Amino acid sequence: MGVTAEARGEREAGERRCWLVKSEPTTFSFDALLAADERTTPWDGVRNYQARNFMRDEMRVGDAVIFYHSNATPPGAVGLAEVASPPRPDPTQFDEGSRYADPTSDPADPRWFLVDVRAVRALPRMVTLQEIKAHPELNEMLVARRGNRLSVMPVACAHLDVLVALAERGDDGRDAAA
DNA sequence: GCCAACGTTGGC
DNA sequence: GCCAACGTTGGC
Repeated sequence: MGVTAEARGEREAGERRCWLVKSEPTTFSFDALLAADERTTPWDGVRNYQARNFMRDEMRVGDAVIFYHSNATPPGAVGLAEVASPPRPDPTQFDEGSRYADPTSDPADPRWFLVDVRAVRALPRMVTLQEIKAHPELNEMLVARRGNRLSVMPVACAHLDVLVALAERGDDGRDAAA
């Protein structure tokens, strides 16, 4: 027996993992994802090693994703999505015309990776950053931490669940479905 | 528009 | 390996 999968940093079979991705709505909104072909888009252009590592090494097809609008008024979580593909090299790194081109990346050993992200459903209402910060549980979320600039980050699935439940209540605390 | 926080780059 | 300079992110 010996070392567990967890101790090796691997995932138990069936283990649920959750994530948060950020996008500026003026660049690519959740509505744009809902309108996209197959409600899916390659999450390209990520040029941060930590965020890349999450996509390349840890995300799995079917993982739940919170879609967050950054640089918005107000910023906040607006939708649910899922990881829709295994990781693959981000083609924009080799596209000279792309703002994401990276001439130092070797096609035989690509530096940047992406996964496809598919929209699942919009939240019944936005859960704002302000609300996340004010919530006794959600304020532990990385996205609420000062100075955090990761565009792809892990989220405790318990936090995702709380956030969704919050969205399903009105911002007045009432059941939005009632 | 401002500015704090942070990652990257490059000189040494 | 250190660290100052610089560019970017993102809340406000």
